[in-house]
Amino acid sequence: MFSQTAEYALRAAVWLAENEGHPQTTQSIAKATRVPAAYLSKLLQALGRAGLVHGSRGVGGGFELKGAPAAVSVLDVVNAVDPIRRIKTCPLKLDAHSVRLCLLHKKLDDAIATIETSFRATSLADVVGVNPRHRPLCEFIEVRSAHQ
Amino acid sequence: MFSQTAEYALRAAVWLAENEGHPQTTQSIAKATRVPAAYLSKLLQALGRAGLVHGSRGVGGGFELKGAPAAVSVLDVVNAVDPIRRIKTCPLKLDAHSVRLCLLHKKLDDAIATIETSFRATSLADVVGVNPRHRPLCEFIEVRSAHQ
DNA sequence: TGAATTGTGGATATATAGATCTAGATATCC
DNA sequence: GGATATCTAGATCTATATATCCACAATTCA
Repeated sequence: MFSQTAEYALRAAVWLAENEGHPQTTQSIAKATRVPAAYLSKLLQALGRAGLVHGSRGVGGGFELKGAPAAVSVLDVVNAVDPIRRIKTCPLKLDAHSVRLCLLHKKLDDAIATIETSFRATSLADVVGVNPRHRPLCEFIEVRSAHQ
Repeated sequence: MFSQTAEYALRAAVWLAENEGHPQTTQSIAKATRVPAAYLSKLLQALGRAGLVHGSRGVGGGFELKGAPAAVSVLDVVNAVDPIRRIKTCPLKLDAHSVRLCLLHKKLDDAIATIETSFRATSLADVVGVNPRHRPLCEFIEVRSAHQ
């Protein structure tokens, strides 16, 4: 349903939201989110080009969210790496459906629109949540806490 | 969002619904739905294994819907060729989330569930519709009518 | 029975998504 | 300035989705 790429990008974005104010290296994000590091690197670059994160080099560097977790939506993240495409024109290129989609593609597009709306309304702050038990990637948060 | 495969299978299923009672050959379906014939053949086989259509050989043969268009759902068709997979367990295999998904994956699964519900509630009869202008694949229907 | 039609199933080819590797640029620290 | 850390960008590899091809089985019709 959703691509592996979108899933990876969301995990990374959520991790950055959970660690707001502390730059996270590609390696550390990869470890925490269990995303292949080399691939994650590409995804972070894409998030950077989309203006969602900022990467800084050198010791102490890493990636940070550019905006507050509440200001970054799930849709922003997904669209940065694997855009949700609405059905705007007839996939069969039928002239008769050039103005208005047929019922089939209307239904399909409605479904996509629902997802789009839901993702637009959900921010990273929403999914980070308050209860540690239901926090994304929480196993790692607990491990990290134990070391502090 | 939805795979090319699912789109193709839906077009074929809708075409069969529109031509209920008259077996359609792979070639004719391919032409009407603009799906590559050889690939369509595989999809029709998959629909057959799922019990949605039945193929008969020889002159006058072809594929027919097994049930009434109102009895076949969009979900049936999609699941036959490219199943919608709900998120049931933590994609990161975190023990902490083995019982209950984190908020991120809960949100994603909710979105998938919405699609699943919508597709389950929509039958082929629903998308075939009554107004020829919004009928799927209608260009071909009109051409065919013109020849009759 | 033989020729034509049509689906079936397996092997194979191509395109795209997913993943890796390497050289280089920029930053920090000493 | 040198050593180390980190991101950047392009090339390349691999896995999966999409698409094709072919031999054969089943059916119809003459």
